[in-house]
Amino acid sequence: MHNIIGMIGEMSTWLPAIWASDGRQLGATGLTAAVSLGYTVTRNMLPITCYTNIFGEKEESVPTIRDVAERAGVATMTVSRVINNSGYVSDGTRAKVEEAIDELGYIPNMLGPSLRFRQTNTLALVLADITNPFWTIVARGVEDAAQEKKYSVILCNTDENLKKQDQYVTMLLKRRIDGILFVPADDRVESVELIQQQNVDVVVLDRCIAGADVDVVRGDSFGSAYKLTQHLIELGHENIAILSGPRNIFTSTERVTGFRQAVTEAGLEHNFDNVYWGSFRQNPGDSARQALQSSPQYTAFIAVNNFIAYSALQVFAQEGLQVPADISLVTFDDFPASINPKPFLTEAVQPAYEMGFQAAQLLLAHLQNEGPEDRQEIVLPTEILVRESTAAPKSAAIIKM
Amino acid sequence: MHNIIGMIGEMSTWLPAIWASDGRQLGATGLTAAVSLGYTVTRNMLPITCYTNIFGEKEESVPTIRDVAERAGVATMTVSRVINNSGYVSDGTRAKVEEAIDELGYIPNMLGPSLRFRQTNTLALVLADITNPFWTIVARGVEDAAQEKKYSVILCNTDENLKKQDQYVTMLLKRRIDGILFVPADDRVESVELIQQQNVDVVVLDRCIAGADVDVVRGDSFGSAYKLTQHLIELGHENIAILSGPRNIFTSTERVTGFRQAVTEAGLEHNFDNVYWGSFRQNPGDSARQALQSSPQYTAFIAVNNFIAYSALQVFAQEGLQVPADISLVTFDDFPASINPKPFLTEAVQPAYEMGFQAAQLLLAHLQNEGPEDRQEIVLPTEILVRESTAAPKSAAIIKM
DNA sequence: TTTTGATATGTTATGCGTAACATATATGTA
DNA sequence: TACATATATGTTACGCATAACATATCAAAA
Repeated sequence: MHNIIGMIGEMSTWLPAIWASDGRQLGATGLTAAVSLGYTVTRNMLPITCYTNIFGEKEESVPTIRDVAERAGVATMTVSRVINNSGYVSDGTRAKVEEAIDELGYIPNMLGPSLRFRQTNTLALVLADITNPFWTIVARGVEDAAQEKKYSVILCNTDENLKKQDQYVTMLLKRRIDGILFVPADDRVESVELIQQQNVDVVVLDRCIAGADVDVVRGDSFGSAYKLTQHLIELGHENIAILSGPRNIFTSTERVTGFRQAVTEAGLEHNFDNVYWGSFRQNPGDSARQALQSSPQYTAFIAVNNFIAYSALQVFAQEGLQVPADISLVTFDDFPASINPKPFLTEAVQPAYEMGFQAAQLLLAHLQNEGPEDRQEIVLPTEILVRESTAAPKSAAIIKM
Repeated sequence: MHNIIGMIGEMSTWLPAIWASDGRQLGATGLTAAVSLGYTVTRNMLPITCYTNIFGEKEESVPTIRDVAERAGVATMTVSRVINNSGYVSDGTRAKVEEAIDELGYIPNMLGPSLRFRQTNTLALVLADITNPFWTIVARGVEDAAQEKKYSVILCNTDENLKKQDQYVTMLLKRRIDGILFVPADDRVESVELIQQQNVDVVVLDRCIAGADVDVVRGDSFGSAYKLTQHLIELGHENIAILSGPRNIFTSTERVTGFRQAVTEAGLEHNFDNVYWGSFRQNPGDSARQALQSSPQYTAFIAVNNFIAYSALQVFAQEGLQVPADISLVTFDDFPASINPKPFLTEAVQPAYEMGFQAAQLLLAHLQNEGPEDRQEIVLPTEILVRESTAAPKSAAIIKM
């Protein structure tokens, strides 16, 4: 007995509304966000089928340890012993209890002990942009480390938005999660301190917060920017610009510092202020377009993250500029091979998986009072991969002032 | 007072171990996973700095509603009323309570009510591969819908691994999450039934499970495969193969069915069994390589997901085959513009964000007893985007048998 | 003046699993 | 035989916020 569910909507709207046969609308939302993600979707040309069945009735409640105990004819404590393999239980009793558990399909409720013993076995990973594969890989590292210790991970995506970040942190504290892996959306100490005030352990990932007394696991941003710049200088570039991210995010500023150090040491101080601040995600191509108008023209660019690099590539293509023939481009954390089978950009690679894994391990060590007593700032090594996006400048002599 | 922390390890190992000054090792794991993600990382050439500070002492416990009540000189119930804006509270009392809350930095503990009222305000999204941007976008849709209703989302990544999936589901049930958005790793009914037996609401995403009485939100896999095939046929292709995923995953089989329907309708039945089953993620290029050896040679391929398509591209490049000059290639759900600024592949786009958003909305509606009473199978429309990876076959007349 | 309803605050019981303690039997040792 | 130890099971209290109920005051209506 299938009721057909139809579809409405015009080609110009993002997604047609879907409504059930009783006329109730099931929703047609998420428009703006979806469009901003680059999708344009129109009506399907084939008939869309949506059918419905009747719900099965159900009002049974979930069995508790008391139900199991009653059925097995023992005390709840005995059931608890069977479940946790703790204390003494005779074989006969164990069998009875296990049978009762199977029959009832009993699954213990963690909330009881969580409330009682103030431990939820839950971590949170608060990060800025799950859309970026770099963070996805970090998340995988966190997840794996957590699972080893039977912790689970709540993932929170702040969109580099402070308000969203604070909302999430508060939510997490209300849930009494045991620890937070935190990629702060800016360099304020307040957010970290809020967490610490609630006696919740934090490890900051990828970024530093000046003045915060907190563990940090991050990549060597300074060093990798320094080395990337050095690579460009060695190729003969003398007019280099760095397309950076926000001014208040550590990785942005640290990479700028590495760039400046390298140009200064090489006697190319006139590059010191060739810094274009921008966003990691919103219209990251804007600064590339702006930088192209500078005179004398830059022959090489350092893009401070992958999104900025890809936007810059797009801008260069629009302007008819070839990479690396006309312009060299380097970046940080290019997309992984599964997404990007022909790696082209010369890049600095941070150990993303390891960053997540180590940070989670450090956090878990604290939670189990096993970790180092001292505050840690673990700076993970990076590697420079030279690929096809860098070459000697076309006509160094002419462009040089 | 900084203790230097050193690094060990060889160039060939993935990441050097990191150890603290007391000799304890902080971990050097995650090797295999990281390498499989395409990273190769060596030791940094610059000195790595790891420094440590002394922990601040802290053993204060987190304040409870009782502490607030005591400090404000009222009953806990009054504090509760202030927090939840429920019932009557005089302005003076409210001020006193708010002051106490601020002074203590009180954040309510959700675990109490969660236990008492059997509601955690938490959803779980169990999915197969967070590394794939398609799922990342689905997750964003889920997250946004959940946040609107003040639910949070636990993200679980099964790696298309049944054991991991079952572990996660059990963990979630122990936590008494309110509902699960479920991307099953195969087509068994058992996993879904386990959840339903525990009185937890489920919505299955992207895939169908035959025989399961459950809500489903998915894309129109049949239709999009049908249309992609039709597109290739219209271009003149007569030898087409489909590079599919696992045999026991709905999207794989459904897309094969769409392909078969289209070739049959066009009188090209000899293509009916040009189906190469494989994996969505592990060595997805293998079936492309195998398919290339077939005679007569295929002039067009349908890759059933994005990873398979990109691996196929790699194989074609290795074999010196040009796309679309020598071979046409189409896929499903190419990577979004932020990752892939020059979209090249002709593809069927599923509304990923909307899929997540709608599924979460449906689940939340159930949880609030607002949704449709009937079981829903919502099939979202897809769109075909014709781009540069498809063209007429080079020499149809010669290749044709 | 009495009654009614609105306002304001407090008390009690509840959810679930387990640590801590208590009890009881069986087994082993002095 | 007396006492110590191992084994086996049970009882109680606890954590936290809040629904449900109880109580108390005050203003307005009858």
